[in-house]
Amino acid sequence: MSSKSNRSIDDLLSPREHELWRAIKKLGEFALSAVGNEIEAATGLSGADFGVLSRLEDLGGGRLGQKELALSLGWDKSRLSHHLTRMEGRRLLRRDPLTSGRGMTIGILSSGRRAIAVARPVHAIAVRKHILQFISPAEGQALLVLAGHLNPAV
Amino acid sequence: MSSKSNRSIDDLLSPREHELWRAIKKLGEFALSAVGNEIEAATGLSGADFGVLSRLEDLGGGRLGQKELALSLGWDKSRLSHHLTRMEGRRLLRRDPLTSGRGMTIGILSSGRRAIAVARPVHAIAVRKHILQFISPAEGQALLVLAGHLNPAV
DNA sequence: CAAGATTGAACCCTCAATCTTA
DNA sequence: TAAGATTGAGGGTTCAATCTTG
Repeated sequence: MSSKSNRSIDDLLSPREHELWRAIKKLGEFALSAVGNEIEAATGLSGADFGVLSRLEDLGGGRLGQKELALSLGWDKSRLSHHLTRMEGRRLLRRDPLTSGRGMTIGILSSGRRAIAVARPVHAIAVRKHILQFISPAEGQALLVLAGHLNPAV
Repeated sequence: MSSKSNRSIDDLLSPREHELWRAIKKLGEFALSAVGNEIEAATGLSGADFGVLSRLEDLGGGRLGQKELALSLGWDKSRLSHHLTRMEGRRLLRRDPLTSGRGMTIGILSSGRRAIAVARPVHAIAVRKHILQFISPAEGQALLVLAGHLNPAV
């Protein structure tokens, strides 16, 4: 055992591993908030609000079951319920009980339509500006493969 | 203009761009929480607690100025102050006023030493298991370059 | 009972205002 | 005044407990 180290050498990350881990944390923390902040400044929608409203439009044409919404966002039911309560209070959407069976259906309202229409191009431009412009096609492919390996369940 | 699209085609992300953006969000959100959850389950420390304590040890041998700590974490002073208050309450560290000049100095306490000692190998193993094992050397290099482009200021 | 959803408490983060001391 | 830090309010997230309906 080398006297240069005061730690168990097998347990810890190498400098290279540590550097990579920090790069990934930076990507996750900074890039996400940069895009979210641009959307919020332009429209008052948070990044999470944007995710909710865009799924309502893209997956359901403006209306979606709450369970499906939760699944497509990867959110747990409690988080979604709290978030919908806040968005409902801002008149971005409404909840209605499902006529047949249990459950709720979520419908986008006109102010939600307006907000998401403004937010979409802001979102696209911000994602390109903060992230995509730095990724080559090969690097993008690597990222897709990497993401595919993460958490089989989500 | 094509009749197939009901949106302004220049404003929105292509399917490929959208896929990439979702992969990056997944990487940022899932990978971080997976590692944090393992540390928390094993030691009671959150990922943020781990960052604070490991910097105290690695950068200051157990004691660091609050300003330096904030800088090295990339946190704003308010967030750090709130977090230190909680960690101080759990006897993981203590605050002392700087003898000369303004400011505070943060010192790790014995229970903080014990917790971080347990957490380090858990952290290293979790990072490898959830992330690093899926990244080839070339992909890692691409990630480092990408992270280097993000936010010149941090 | 089980699926779907809600609630409340505890914790975390951000912002703006404030406090303290050089 | 300015640097360093604290505080309180408000929104966001998680967990466990609960409600409601088939």
